[in-house]
Amino acid sequence: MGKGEETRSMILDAALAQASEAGFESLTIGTLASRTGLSKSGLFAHFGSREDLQIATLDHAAQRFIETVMTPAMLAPRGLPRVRAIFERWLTWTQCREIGFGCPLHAAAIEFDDRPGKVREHIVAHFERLQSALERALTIAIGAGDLRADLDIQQTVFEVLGIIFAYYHNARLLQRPDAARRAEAAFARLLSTAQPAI
Amino acid sequence: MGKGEETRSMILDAALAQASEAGFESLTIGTLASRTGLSKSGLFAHFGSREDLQIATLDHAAQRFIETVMTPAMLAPRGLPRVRAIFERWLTWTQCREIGFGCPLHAAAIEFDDRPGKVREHIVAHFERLQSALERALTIAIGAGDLRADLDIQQTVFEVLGIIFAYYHNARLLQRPDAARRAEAAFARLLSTAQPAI
DNA sequence: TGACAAATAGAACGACCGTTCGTATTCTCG
DNA sequence: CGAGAATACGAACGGTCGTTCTATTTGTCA
Repeated sequence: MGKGEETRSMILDAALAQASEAGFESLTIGTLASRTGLSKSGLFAHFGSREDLQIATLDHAAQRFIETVMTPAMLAPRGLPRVRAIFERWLTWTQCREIGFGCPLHAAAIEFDDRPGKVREHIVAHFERLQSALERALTIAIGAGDLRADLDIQQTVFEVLGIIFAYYHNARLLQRPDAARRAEAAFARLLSTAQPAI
Repeated sequence: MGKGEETRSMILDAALAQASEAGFESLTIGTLASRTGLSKSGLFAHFGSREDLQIATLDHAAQRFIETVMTPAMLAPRGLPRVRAIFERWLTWTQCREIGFGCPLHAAAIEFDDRPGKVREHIVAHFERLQSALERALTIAIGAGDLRADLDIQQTVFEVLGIIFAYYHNARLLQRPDAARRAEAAFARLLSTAQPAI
């Protein structure tokens, strides 16, 4: 890896931390330059524009998500265990970095949900990829007989997302210590109506 | 109502529209001045600072929410109908303004969830007020025999919030036309496990 | 090692930011 | 109507924004 790529990677780590702390809107050239110790123009040269920096940071976050959540979850046995693994890791993946950070992808989704452009497209692509990965895991679980054959997969994905978002809301904004327990209970209830009748 | 209050109210309407469109971070003195046709300094005089403007806009949104969602829902009969009314109105309350606007309170919650300050405190206060109103409606529904006596009220509120957030995500970011139907189905499933055994 | 490319720094730009101040206009009410 | 207060304007402030140049340093490789 040449010097350039190394620096770029270091910048993206700092950018991801910044975006996780205070949102993508706070990701300015100036603050990121002082955070990395580079000059504004030196940093700028690695990206053609602020928008490209935002996109690169977004993709960096998405890749980090895949590494932290999806790839390890795929090591869990096929079927329900894998679905559970995705949920568990998804809930707590932000804690793999410093404490108190939020999910940068969730923050970006709301910041850009009505601002058309390349950034928005990358966010949409990430969530569609993510949701279809969860759909596949659910399909496998149905095939394995762990879940009801007539389960509405997309509906289940919708509800899992809701549990995750409610968890972020209660844990970060409202600082409720029982947020994780509530999320687990909601997920358990979701599975209880998704499992085959005995 | 004096001239001052009238102008201030007009400014807050425009500010709420702006915040709903592009987030509270986009709520700058300059853009709001040109949006209202006032001069920057003329607008600024109505609020002591940008932070006070943000807080006033936030409170304006919260009051609008109460008028649009909670107050009409209280006209529904006590018990399950009232709970349903809150949910239905909450889902679609943003459509009372121009099409495509998001929930400004949800956007604010994520923008400020890790930025301590007065703005954050106002957001927290709104959601706690809101969630406890939903808790009261659920308690009444239990008392009326519409819901199970041993229902975990706070858990139910947690899950309702999740459905709302998932709806916003699917409707606004992913532009899925079935978002409302998914939300209805999730709510129906929630109620089905909350109703008393026959 | 020396030449050439890659990477970084520094200064400057026009634009916009929140904010202040002095002045002019407009409303309110005796 | 006319005095005084309330309201709005215009210009300017220091600061930061993204971006563009030109140097200068640094790394790479024949």
